[in-house]
Amino acid sequence: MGKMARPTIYEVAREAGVSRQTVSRVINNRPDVAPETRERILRIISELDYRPSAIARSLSKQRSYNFGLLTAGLKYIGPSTTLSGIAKKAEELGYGIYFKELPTWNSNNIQPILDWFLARQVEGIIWAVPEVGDNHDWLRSVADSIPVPIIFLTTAKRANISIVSVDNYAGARMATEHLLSVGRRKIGHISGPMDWWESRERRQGWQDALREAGIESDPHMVAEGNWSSKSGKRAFAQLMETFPEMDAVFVANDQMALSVLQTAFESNIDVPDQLSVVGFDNIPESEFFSPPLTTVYQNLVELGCTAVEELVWMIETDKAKGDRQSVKYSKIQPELIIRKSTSPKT
Amino acid sequence: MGKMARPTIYEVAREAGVSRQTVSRVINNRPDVAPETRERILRIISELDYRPSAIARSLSKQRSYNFGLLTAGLKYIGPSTTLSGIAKKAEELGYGIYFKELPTWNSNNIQPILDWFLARQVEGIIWAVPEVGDNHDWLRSVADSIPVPIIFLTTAKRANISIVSVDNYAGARMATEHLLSVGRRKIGHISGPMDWWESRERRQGWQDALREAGIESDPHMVAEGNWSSKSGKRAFAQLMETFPEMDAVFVANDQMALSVLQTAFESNIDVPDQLSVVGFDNIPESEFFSPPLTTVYQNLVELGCTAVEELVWMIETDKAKGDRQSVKYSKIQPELIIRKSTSPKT
DNA sequence: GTGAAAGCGCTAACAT
DNA sequence: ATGTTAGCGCTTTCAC
Repeated sequence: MGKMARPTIYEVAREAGVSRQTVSRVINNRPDVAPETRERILRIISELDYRPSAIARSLSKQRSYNFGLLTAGLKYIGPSTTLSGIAKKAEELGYGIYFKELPTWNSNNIQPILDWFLARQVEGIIWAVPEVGDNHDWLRSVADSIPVPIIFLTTAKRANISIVSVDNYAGARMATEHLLSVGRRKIGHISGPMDWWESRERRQGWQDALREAGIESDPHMVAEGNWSSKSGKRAFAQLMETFPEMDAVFVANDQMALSVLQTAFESNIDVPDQLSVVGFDNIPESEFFSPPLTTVYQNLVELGCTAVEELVWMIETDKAKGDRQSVKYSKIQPELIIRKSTSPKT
Repeated sequence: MGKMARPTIYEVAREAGVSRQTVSRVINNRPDVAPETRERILRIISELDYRPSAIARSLSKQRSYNFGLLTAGLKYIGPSTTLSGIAKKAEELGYGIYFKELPTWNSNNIQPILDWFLARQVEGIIWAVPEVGDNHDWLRSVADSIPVPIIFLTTAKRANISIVSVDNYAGARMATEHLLSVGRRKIGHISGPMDWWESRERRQGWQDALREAGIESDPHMVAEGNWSSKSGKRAFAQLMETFPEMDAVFVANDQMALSVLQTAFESNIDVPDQLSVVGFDNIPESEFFSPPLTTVYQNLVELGCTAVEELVWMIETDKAKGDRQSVKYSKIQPELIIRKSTSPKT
């Protein structure tokens, strides 16, 4: 097809023999246009294949109806599931998304990204990068110079910062309490990397659940992995050395739990009788592990949806009240899925 | 922080005692500005925390440096890995991404999405939705009325349409030929849903590889799954009924292959000796299945990168040559990863 | 109900 | 080396 310059509101007006404002009224569904005029203009619009320029409109209205989204680790299923929720809710609420991915979790070169979004006049920002190491430290110095609302996902609570996270602590407690409830007492833990906030939360949940049951946890009951199946194998081997009497283990994600099941099988350790196992995430395959894995499900689509809802709420609120910076904080509750990898102690 | 109106080029100019044009020259790094003037303006820019409006610039330059990206099925690891490649390359090439997700594979309500992107003056579109059923049929009627370059991912070849896909056919042949090369002759196939183009390509690759080895394939040697582990279990059960002499199976993805390994184990079928298994995708867990899974790796990050490269090439070419619609077609070659689930026939 | 004028923040083209 | 003018495509305000 030929690509002559796309028609503007002016072409439509000329063709219809009216002024541009009249066309503007039609495309904005304003009431004060004569029915026949509107009719005619609409016909011409479709004939000309005219599409109002969102850019010109943004400039003129000083409103972009876009927000910026920064993710990281899209190769993992968690971030992308979250993304799916974000996309869905943004669509519903009529916002567009400028999308960027951080090449590494731990990037401290934040300013260019912020500037990029802000130059494009986004009305808010979703920072969907999990807190790892000190990768959120820039917040302290920069946060309140950002002229639009910003919401962080999967981040430790901070004053005056809007955050949405899954309640990892509660999830870990549920997992551990379930193990306790089936009579297990020697409960080990394979954690994620300890520079991850989520890992620390999960370990704390495990530890507190034990303590409330009158069991003191101890470093030799924990081994650290890095989320990968490979690291899970290593961590489990270590745990069998340092904590041989273990009769259950709470593993911080399903991929590492898979290795535990695998290794247990190879070592003739019976799961769930000799060793009960709980994972975290509920990846689709976990139902087909052998045995099917008891695990903690985190609704990441909901996490994404909530993030957008709250961001949009902040945007609207700020627009309405003028100057105020509104803040939101919420947690998504996870859910325990009981399958065959846990059983009562006999 | 107070959110007074963000400064414009005009404020900077006034503050610096120059015209807006001079400021414009500075922010665009034009040479013809006196060093001290530039110096002063830069200082004021940073003092005022001034950020040029990309919207105003787009309007004025008639260039947005953005493209539209439509995905589907982000909950699966494939699409999101592709996305990661797209984000990376777009960043490199200086383009922004407007992001949308289709709620279902099979959506025929395409026009609003196209319109949405085009209204925002995107300079190109990436249609990263796999071809399922007739969900690409709209192409025939609409394609050449789209005023910007558009590239399709994972789509059957069509005249005059730009496409990037993984070579599923070649991948399936590699898998099957590997099975043949280790002496297997009774090679079954668990396919994906047959309304998926990728499924058909993979089945065809299997079939042709067999035929070239002098083996005629037959419907009772195939069972259809829907990519999920659950469906894989069902399909495998069916295959054991209809094709009991089977000594190998090529499974169209790893998740279904997991079920095959699982079921084989429960049924005391030895993998790889009695039954060799090849999957497709190389999901991270596949290395930890029992036994570790031989599979076909598709480099989806590369798929995404290539898509962006070619789109940008089309954009630049069209801009340069004026009217012409340039077209690109390419395939990403997959790679066979040999692990323990396949072995020579004894 | 419709139109004229001004302006959103920036750049291109032409002065000086 | 710097300024002036006009214009990108639309909306807002105020007339008529």
